[in-house]
Amino acid sequence: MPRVNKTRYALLGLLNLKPGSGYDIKKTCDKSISFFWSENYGQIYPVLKQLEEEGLVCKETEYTEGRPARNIYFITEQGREELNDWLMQPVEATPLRMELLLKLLLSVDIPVENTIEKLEIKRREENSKLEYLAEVEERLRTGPRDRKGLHLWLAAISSGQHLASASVRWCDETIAMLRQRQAQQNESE
Amino acid sequence: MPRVNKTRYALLGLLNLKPGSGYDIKKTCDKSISFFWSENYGQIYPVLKQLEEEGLVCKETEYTEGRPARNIYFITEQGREELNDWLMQPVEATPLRMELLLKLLLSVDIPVENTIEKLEIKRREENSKLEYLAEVEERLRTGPRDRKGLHLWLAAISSGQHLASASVRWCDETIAMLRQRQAQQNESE
DNA sequence: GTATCCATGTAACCAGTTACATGATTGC
DNA sequence: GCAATCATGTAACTGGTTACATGGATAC
Repeated sequence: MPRVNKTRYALLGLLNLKPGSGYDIKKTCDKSISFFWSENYGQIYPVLKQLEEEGLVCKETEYTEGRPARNIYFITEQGREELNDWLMQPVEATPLRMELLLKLLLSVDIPVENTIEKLEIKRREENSKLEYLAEVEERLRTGPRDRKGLHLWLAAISSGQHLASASVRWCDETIAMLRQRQAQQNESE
Repeated sequence: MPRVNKTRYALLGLLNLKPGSGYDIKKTCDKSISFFWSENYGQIYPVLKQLEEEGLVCKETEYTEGRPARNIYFITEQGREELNDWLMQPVEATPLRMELLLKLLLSVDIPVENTIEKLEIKRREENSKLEYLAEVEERLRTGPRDRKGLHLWLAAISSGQHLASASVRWCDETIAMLRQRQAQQNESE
């Protein structure tokens, strides 16, 4: 079975939550769901066009003076059907590729300091992610109370928090382990 | 900057740990590092060939009677240099795409049971991963004591364990949350 | 007999990334 | 003046996946 084009469904799904332009979608990806999903313009605009041709979304051009025209996309009934079909299907297994772990494992001949630095960078990144997640959570909790699907947003954020915290803990442990080995090696010299 | 071909370095790095055939590399990927890295034949054989042409690895064909011939690859000095250059470089940021979280977030019009089922599958998968990690760990700990880089293997495994445990905890919490909402909705009917 | 393991490869495809192009408006 | 934001797109590229092809050996 060929792999399905996830971008199609991501766009369809985001438009189902709220109509908007390609630019809006990109913003949502970057600002609210970047901790688990990303899209880029090179994919967004062509796919939007394709979805329109297939009748899964429709377009309305909005003109506001002193601004570039915006193409606002709305999901159609047909689009909603295809989206829900996909949503009901089991999650496809996707091959994992964690470059940090690969590098760590292969670093038998690399100075420990270099490896430790990578772990410290990772640690900082995951901490930034936690801050960012706290912001998104705050924005959601103080926003419109009755927002449909709020609990789903919070569940997704919680996943990010669990994973990022686990990463930070692992970084700490691993850095400590490497430093200890380093100290022991200096001793035995 | 164009993205670098990670497969090149993964193969180079695995051959640096131990010479072997394309088949061997695939086995190592599937049996020992599948929790954070994967490769497939469609990429392994062509890249191996390319690495050989570039002089980063060299080949020796092994004939054993009653068996297909094996092409054993060895990393060269030049290959080791290129590998270490890459290893010293910072980890490249790669865009995240977690289909489960995307589906979860977009499932505003999907029956809760369906979502819960996905979470239960995820939970089972992560538990299997934990079992698998325990096996790999056991295999390593009871293997040759002085194995170079053993601590790096254990660190990588530990990462997998931290992340998988965090996932399981999140699944439990999220399933509980969804069930509770379901109960409340039934009540108010 | 039949499934699994051993072993190597090629061809077709495409999803996703990067780089490029354009240009107005707003805030510092 | 300069950077950032708003806004839409195209072209080139390629890494990675899937499917296909082949065939002997071994274990049940």
